[in-house]
Amino acid sequence: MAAAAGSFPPSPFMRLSRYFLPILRETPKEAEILSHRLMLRAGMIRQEAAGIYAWLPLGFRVLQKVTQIVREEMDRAGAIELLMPTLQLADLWRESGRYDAYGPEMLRIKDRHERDLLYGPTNEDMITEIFRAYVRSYKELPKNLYHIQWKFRDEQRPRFGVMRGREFLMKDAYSFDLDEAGARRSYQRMFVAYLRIFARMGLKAIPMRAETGPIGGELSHEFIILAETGESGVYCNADILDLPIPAEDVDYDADLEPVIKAWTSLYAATDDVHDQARFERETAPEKRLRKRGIEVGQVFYFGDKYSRPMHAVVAGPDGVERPILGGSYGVGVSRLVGALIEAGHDEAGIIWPESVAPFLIGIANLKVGDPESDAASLKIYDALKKAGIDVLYDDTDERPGGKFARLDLIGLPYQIIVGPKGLAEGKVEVKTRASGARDLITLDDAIARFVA
RNA sequence: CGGGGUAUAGCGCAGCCUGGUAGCGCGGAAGUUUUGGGUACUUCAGGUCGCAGGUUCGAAUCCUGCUGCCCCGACCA
Repeated sequence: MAAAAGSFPPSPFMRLSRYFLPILRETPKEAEILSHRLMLRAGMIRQEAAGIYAWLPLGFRVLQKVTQIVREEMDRAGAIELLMPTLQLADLWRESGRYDAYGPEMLRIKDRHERDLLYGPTNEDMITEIFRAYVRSYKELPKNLYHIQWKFRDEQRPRFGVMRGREFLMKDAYSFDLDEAGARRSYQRMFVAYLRIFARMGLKAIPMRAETGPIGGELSHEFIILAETGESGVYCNADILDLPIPAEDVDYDADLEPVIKAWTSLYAATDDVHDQARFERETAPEKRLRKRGIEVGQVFYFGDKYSRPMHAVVAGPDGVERPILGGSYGVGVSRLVGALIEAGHDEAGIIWPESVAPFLIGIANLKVGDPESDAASLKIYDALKKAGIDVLYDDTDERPGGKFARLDLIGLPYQIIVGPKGLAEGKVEVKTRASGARDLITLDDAIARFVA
């Protein structure tokens, strides 16, 4: 083939004929919620047990893109990535007092030596253990350590596909500070990082006042995206949807208070903490939004809840040892994939934002085997690949209708449709999935549109 | 964990009431045809009917137990 002779032979696995994309034409009956149906139909996931999924290639690509955005923004905010194990020793949880407190949601396991283990539902205890082993002085603070790891919570009733699975991928970060002022700054850094994370995925995530637990205070927010199929009712001021997102070069060492203030002074709450009187007092009638939302992240300050029982202490400037003050910050990475679909779809299927799309562009060769169509498709494919763009080339010997339906279903942001009809005029069709707009343009223009 | 369903081919389903050689559509393979929004036709492959007992000459079908999965509720990222 012409392509194989070039300097940039197409990666064989990006050609649909050699890819693994098990599309379902009919909707599996077990799937109720839309994102779950679409993920199954688009061949993104396969259920292996209740609330446990295998991520098939297409789904895995999205999961990785989401993961990478989370990672980049965490790093930008000064957090440091590590990786803790999925299995934890029960003794660690006995030390923090959580082993008996956690209940049947925690999956408990015994190893061959009859030692009690558990599949971690979260990692506060372990990170505290790690931290206390090495850090003794206030000079090493503040620190923020995070990892992106699979968790397990043995939900009584898993549902909604990856939106509420038992096994799920989560980013959890943990901050360590000497005093409350520092802890607040750590909290604010994460708050800002979260604004950027969700915005980069094309989502409008609203930080909402959340239950703070036994510690109290105002340092707890859930980040909620609005979707008709959301699990909880939310109330907020419409203006919050138009607030500016901090830029990429935001200075995380500067005072972030003004940003936090802008985002938290407008009313926003989930129904479990909603105060109708206050809502009406603080929000003009035409600004009152009552919607449904999906929680995709939470930031939480918990003070010395773990450091005190686990003796995670550092010496301050005065030489006195004191428990560090901590916070934890979670993002439901696998859940986000479902949430993104809830927020972006139409009758034909998924509509991915460019930043997380499994491929940016799908090329549909409508007449595989026709020399002109093949050559034109490969020319575009090679040019885009060479520019570093993720492209899926549909080189299957299938009818055009099937190809269109499949590309619409899997939701790639752009489709380049190549066939004899257009090529007769030297043109191909570029379709934008979100708007449905189609432009008949020349090959070179099509390439130029994506290659800077 | 309470309540309700359901389990038959990869997916969606019929058959069960009234026991007697396991079917349909989609998908898959081969072919003819077709070719710009899921083309039509022909042929083929594919199931120890969730598992274990029981009743019966004979069980997908009737009975008992178990398990998986789904939905509603409570719970939750």
